Amino acid sequence: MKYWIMKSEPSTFSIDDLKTKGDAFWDGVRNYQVRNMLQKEMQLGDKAFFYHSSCAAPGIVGFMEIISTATADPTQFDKESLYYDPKSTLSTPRWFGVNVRFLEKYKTPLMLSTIRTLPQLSNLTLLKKGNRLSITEITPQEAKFILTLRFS
DNA sequence: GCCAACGTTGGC
DNA sequence: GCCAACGTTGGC
Repeated sequence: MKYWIMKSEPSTFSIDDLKTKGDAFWDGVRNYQVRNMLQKEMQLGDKAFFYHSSCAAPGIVGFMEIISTATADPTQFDKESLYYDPKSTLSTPRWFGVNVRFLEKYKTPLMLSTIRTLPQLSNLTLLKKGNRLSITEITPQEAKFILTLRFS
């Protein structure tokens, strides 16, 4: 089983949205590197931390489970969608997403500013300068360390 | 295939 | 709103 960090802007889709829905299709991935990871490496039963980006207090706010392998992202075909891609066709979709299930919302987020201070997490791709990936893999050790922290 | 111009991400 | 850093586009 692999562990991931998945970013979302809370103004678009937040941990509270996921908590309310219970599960959701993770749409809007429009980066080839991330798409390839979704398709080739993400598996049923993987776990992921939900990260709020581009907001007042960026950080890890919850935990979720991957409950499907990658399928075509329907928003690429939807002209009304912000994620519409005219180069996608139904027979050869370019973009994919997975379904995720809410597991937990932390009472206190693990803020980016805190993550930066923790030596156990100093190798996260998330922290690397210039990182543009909205989904990154983290090691089981890093994941377990995060899970041992008390978010309260 | 090169690369300039442009667009996007995301922290601050 | 600023800006660094990166990805994408498209002319040549």
